[in-house]
Amino acid sequence: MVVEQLESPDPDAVVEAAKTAFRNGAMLTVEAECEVEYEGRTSGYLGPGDRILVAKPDGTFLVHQPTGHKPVNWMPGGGSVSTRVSEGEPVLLARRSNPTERVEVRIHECYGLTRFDATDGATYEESGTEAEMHEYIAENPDVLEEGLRIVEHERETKYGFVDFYAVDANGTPVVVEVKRIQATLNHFDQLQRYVSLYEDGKTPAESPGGGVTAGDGVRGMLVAPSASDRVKRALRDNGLEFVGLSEFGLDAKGSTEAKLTDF
Amino acid sequence: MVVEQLESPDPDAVVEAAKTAFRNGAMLTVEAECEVEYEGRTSGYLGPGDRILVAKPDGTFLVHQPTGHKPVNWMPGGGSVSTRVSEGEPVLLARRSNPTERVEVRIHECYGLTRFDATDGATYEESGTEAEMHEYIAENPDVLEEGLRIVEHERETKYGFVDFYAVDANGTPVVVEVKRIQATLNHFDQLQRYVSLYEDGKTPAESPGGGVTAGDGVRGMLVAPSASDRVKRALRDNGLEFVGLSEFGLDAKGSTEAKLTDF
DNA sequence: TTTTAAATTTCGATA
DNA sequence: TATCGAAGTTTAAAA
Repeated sequence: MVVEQLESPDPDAVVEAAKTAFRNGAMLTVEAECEVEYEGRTSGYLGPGDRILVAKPDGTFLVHQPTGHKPVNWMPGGGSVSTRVSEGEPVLLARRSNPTERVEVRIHECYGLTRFDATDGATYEESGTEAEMHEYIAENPDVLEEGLRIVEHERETKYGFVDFYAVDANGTPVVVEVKRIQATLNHFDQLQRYVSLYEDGKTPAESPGGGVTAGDGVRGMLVAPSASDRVKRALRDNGLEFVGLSEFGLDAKGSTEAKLTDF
Repeated sequence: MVVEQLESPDPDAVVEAAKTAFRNGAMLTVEAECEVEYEGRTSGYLGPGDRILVAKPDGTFLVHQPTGHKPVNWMPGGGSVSTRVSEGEPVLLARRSNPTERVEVRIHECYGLTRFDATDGATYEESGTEAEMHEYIAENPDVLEEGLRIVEHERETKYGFVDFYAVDANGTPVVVEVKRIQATLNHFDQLQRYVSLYEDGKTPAESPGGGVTAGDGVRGMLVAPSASDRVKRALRDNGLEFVGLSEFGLDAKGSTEAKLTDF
């Protein structure tokens, strides 16, 4: 039997079923009216209400309210979930260390419980990621600029990794930062930090602010499908460049399409 | 009846129950062997395996494998979920626009299904957030530095928001960036960006790199519980300062403790 | 609606 | 194990 369902189980039955699920490495789903407390990186409390609780064999624990993508409380995998009856009510406790934290759920009324002996060997295959954008640029540097030549991919520097270190048609070095999504101020920051490392023979300590602009012997290029005006201005003000690149690797991006029948 | 459970429902029963749940604004949970396809910001495919599916009345849709905190596929709230039988199998389709994307789940075998008429009026109360850290600093600026005076909180600048704009005992301006967690290079970037705006009478365009270091008439201070060596070096090299601050607002942080009985 | 930054971010790769 | 950066990030707040 892959699934065992209980309707309105009493506290002892809830704890018993939960223990069976944990012991057998099954997934546990509980529909219940409950109270939740979290103590760890921050602390919080959620008063009584109806939620779905999910416990996975890897220690993952989720508390889902009737709305919202994110669980209102949770515990990432790696920890452990335990259960017991306390003051006549079932309690689920999810714990982990590093960081030390805990989520405790006190169940006032359990409407339903499902134990699920799930088997899943499949892994998610994704297309259209930033890694694929990198591949596309590495193979087609001309889409950024005519005559651009990639010298190094993922070059490590003192302050972090540069996506691409390239040289333009005139032999001028170009530091390239690539983003799959609309560029943000933080992305501008990143490029600025990397560019600051490529001053001619100067260390950041010798060049207050670590700043370098076009003309100092190195160019900085932020590649993304779009950017807000503020980001574009920040780039311009600091002698950096924006290159819009929205379409890339279309073949790869569409490779997993049409595997399921369309509606 | 708050919960209705079906065990091994046939395709028509799955679709019927799902439609009832969507119509009544109930939460739907399905244990099933299924295949998943996503098309939107990227695209992806997940082969057959056992998963838990959750549909919420706000359009949220989640596909959970037996491990991991994050759903392998999902749709945030705001869209809609529909269902129908296709080629003899139940199919769940979650869609939204802006951005346009869709998750389609083809159910090969449904082990269990639960409809849950959930009512939850409670909201999560949290302590120990960065906002509270700001309050604590605003009320106790001396924990950063003796004689420091806060001039403005959340000051908007040309390139973003400065957490605190302050003045030290000597009257020198201090730009303060606050982080609740260990400081990262991106946090250093943020501070560097803000500090670059406070040069004496110079616009960033007039000061290549927008860089400013101690001595230029403005100080930059990154406040966090800790920072990696690389971050500390980046700060030092650029004339910026690190202030360790781990304990803050203990009273507030502990205010929600002990609401549930300890184990 | 767009922008901006936080998040109990999680997750994966790398040193 | 710590660090660093991506993510279909999501969420909330502000303009």
